[in-house]
Amino acid sequence: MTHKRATITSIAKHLKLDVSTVSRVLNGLAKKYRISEKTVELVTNTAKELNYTPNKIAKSLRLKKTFTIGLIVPDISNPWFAEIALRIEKESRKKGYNVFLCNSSDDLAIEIDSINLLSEWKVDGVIMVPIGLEYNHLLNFYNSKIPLVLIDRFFKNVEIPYVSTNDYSGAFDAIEHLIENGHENIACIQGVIGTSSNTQRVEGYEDALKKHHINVNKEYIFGDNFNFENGYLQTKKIIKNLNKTNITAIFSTSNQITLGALKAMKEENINIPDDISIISFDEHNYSDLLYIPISTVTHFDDNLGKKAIELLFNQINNKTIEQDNILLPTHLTKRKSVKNRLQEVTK
Amino acid sequence: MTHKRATITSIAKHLKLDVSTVSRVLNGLAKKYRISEKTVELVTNTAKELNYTPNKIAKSLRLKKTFTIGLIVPDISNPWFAEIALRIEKESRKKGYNVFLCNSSDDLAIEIDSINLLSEWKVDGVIMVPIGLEYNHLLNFYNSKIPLVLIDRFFKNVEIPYVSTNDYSGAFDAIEHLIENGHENIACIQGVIGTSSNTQRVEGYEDALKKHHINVNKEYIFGDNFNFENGYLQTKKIIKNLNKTNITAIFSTSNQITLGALKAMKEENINIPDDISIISFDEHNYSDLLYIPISTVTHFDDNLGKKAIELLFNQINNKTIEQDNILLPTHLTKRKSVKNRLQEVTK
DNA sequence: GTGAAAGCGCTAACAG
DNA sequence: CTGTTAGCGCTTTCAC
Repeated sequence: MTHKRATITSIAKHLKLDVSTVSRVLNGLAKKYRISEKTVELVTNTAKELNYTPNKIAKSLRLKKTFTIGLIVPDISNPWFAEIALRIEKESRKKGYNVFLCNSSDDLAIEIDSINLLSEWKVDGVIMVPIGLEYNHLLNFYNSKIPLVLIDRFFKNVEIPYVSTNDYSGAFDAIEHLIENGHENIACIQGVIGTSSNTQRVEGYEDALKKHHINVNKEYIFGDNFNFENGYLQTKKIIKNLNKTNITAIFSTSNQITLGALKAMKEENINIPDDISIISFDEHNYSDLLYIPISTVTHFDDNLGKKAIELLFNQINNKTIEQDNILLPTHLTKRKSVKNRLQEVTK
Repeated sequence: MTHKRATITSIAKHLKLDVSTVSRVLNGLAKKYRISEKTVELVTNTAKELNYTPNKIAKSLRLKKTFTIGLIVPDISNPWFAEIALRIEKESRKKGYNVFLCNSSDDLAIEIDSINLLSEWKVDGVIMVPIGLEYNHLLNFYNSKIPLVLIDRFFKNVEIPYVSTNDYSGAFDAIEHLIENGHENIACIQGVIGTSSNTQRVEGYEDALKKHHINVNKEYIFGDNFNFENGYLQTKKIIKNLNKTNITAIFSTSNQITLGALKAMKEENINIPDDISIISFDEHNYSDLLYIPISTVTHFDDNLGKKAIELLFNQINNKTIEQDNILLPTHLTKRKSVKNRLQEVTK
């Protein structure tokens, strides 16, 4: 076992050839430079023998191109983001790119840190789910001519391309569905305040109420996180004050919130949908298999990843960008977690 | 906006200083080299002004150390692997390392490709969930002195450090629990054949049966994948032949299989646990919230990630490795998906 | 057909 | 306290 790793230079020396020749052969440029069959064979063989591995670091430095992209997500363990990551990785690989993974943990400091890190690694582009509270660092980054695409969350009126879901209309439809079923006192358990997904969803919630001349009560908007914990805690709170508020339905802005809510309701013996109805953002393969099949706002994650990669590579390859902001549609999947209160009246 | 990105050299030229001085200041070595306050300030300020970003590519090349690690998983969208990825990323970040993410898609060719890629990127180490069918490429890699740790799946009698779950005893306990509740005709829906997790789980299943003098019927072992689809399809098959086989319980080797199985049973109006009991590997925050709360074999993913990082950095820093193979314990969480058939007899 | 040489941006040993 | 210099491994222009 040779201890020093083989390089283009060591191969060249070994064969008493020049590095450039070896480089050419190993890069498949033998034809172009009309390098003799013999040399080609010699080089390829010794490369194999010496277990030669090209050094991408050196190559990147020389070419000023790394063939890597950065991916920043708030929480890779969230299935929704993991799904996005999967698409990004697969598509990147197809194009010969590798991906740096960063987890911002919904922490702005870490997000900023990650952006800097990726700058330092000279990635050819970045796809990210921003935390969404602050965008100056992102704008700086984008303005320094590094291709950037936001995914899932974005900033209104800020010149950074994004691909996201039409959270607003998804929420709007969900609330309208609730209203059509006779609900008026509708709670909303929201996610991280200030993120576009949350803002859009809450706006959709409010506007649907307004459209139907239902008073928007700010005290019906609960919580501040997309996670399980928040869903659990806020639902407990809702249940506690049920006789004061007369809430009959919950609009949950995320799948994890919904799971937390289900846990709370189970513990408190609240019957869904008879006592409280619930409708949730995010569809999963178990949405149908929970103790009460959940009506959901479905959005399409596979397209998100693909579109994002498309936008990014358009930038990387300087193609003309026709539309650099994409909002994918949502779809309402009705199941059994919403009670029709109008029928009751008829009874 | 300066178009050329600032480098250490451009700053040096700009200030009529030497690159080494600038380098020292920017690396916080000013004290050590007793560089004058004035120069330090000058350098830091212009660096900020010119929006200087250190070039990690160049640094890596020079240092022959990249401060990156590679992570290879079969499917990042699988919550179990995503959780691992989360831990790895967080721990790496703490230590100042970045992570390259590769998704092998349970495809050996891609796994080999990924390993090569990571070699070319000169990562300082690799943590991976191997597909598990083939290990020669991994052994080669490990023998070329690049730190490597396997996680979740491993190879018996192969000299590569790993940290995994005690799949065998987890499965054994689950089956014994079934037997103690009067089940004898127990189906097993297995995952990817040949992977250590699958082999261990199936062995645990078989050995528990043997211990209780129950005949191991190979026809009771179904399927070949850890995913939802497989769970669904195999369960359909099981249901179809129920009157021939008299199967009363299913041992599911993964969470996704279980979800698929639940869907199939729901469609076929099979009552759990009265018609069929089920016990499943993998605990999730919704295990309790499914239409029937599922008894599970719980394992502890947070420790997995941490331990793996620990083993890896021991290698990277050449520390003595006390024990380079770790098998974490499992725990049986009993819920309502297993029927006690013995009580029935007493009735 | 092959080689020589410059240089990507950075660090560190050596020199003063 | 600061500068000089070599070199990490690679590509590519120019030369013959």
